[in-house]
Amino acid sequence: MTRRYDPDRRGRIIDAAIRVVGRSGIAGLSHRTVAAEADVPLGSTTYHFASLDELLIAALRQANEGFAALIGDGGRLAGPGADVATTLARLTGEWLAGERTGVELEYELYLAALRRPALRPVAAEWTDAVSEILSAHTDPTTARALVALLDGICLQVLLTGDTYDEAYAREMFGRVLLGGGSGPREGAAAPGGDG
Amino acid sequence: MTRRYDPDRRGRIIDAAIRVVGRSGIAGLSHRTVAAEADVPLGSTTYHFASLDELLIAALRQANEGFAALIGDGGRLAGPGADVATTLARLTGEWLAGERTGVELEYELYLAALRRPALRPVAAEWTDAVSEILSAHTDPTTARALVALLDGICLQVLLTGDTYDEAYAREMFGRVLLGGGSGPREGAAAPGGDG
DNA sequence: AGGGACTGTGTACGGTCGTACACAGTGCTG
DNA sequence: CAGCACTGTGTACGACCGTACACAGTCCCT
Repeated sequence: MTRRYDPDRRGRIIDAAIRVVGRSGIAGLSHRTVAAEADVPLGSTTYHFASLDELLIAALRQANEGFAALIGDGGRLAGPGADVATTLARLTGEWLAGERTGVELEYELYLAALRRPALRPVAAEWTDAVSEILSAHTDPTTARALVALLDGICLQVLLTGDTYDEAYAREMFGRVLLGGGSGPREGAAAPGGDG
Repeated sequence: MTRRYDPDRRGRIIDAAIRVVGRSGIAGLSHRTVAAEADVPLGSTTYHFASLDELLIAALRQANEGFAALIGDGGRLAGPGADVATTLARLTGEWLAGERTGVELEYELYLAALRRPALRPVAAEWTDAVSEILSAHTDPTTARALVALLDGICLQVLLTGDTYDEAYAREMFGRVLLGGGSGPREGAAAPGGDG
């Protein structure tokens, strides 16, 4: 068939994989489903990606850019004096209100990483990326806690089906931030102590 | 086969399912694997549980009792004046340090609920149960945030493989608690705002 | 321009899955 | 004690999966 020399082929397979996972979950991802979605032959997926894990890693890594781009975009969180809690709560709301598949995909990644060590670095990338952006506005430890709280809040929304409560999120982000530094510094929470 | 009248059969299948999920993940759960683990015939699992979801719900519900029992046990969190943050951080550490499979199972099923709506009520039960216990020591909204933060911290530990930092957890729990009431009351965070 | 090496494709295979269903074994009822 | 209704079991079926592999089409080198 006259389908050779398709430099975007690999990227299109990744996009298809993201759509498949977004629609059917990781459990629904197979060489066949992604091949059908991308409209490429079955052999093409196995050719470009030696294993499903490899494809999954590529797909999730690409999906990871979603929220990081959102909160990093144009420095919408910028300004040390800006109300980080308010902005973060609003951006989270936008993220949740936007393409639901993006958010679900993100946490689907978490689920998969629990069992597939190969995926953990990718999951860590997401945490690190968001933490780093937030670190511009508070100390790194507080940033990490914000990410943890953000994850927990998003999970609660996704699992209960409740609507996202922006005021609640803002309040809780604010509490975590109040205990931390208002600008980037280190060791505010004395991590590393045995407790 | 003289295997009739086995009243524990159902419970033993659930236990086997928990072991299977703990060992191989939800992806490794099938009628056959759980039947083999429980040493019962294949038909027995389909007889006691019409679908895998049903079995999964039963397993998740049973696994749910783990942490709730831990923090509710003997009122170890008791005393409104007690340092809730310290105790919660310690209990979380105990939970994470104990049977790792228990924690992994908890979040595996938790995250599985993202894709299986049938599991969501059970996941909500977990959140509600822990929230309610914590509500004895702070207002309900703060309790919910504590659960969210707890979930996020546990996920970070499980996903990064880092050791649990009890001092960090105590610090962040404390920040969330500081903004809330020291005893049970309502509306501290004004949930239900414009959201 | 022609041949060789390589990229890309279609098919076929072994294995596992969920499920359905016919059948065997037991306890209750009269 | 006999028959019946029901619980529990084993097997068989169709579908889907990952993977391997033989084959076709295209580019590069001489």
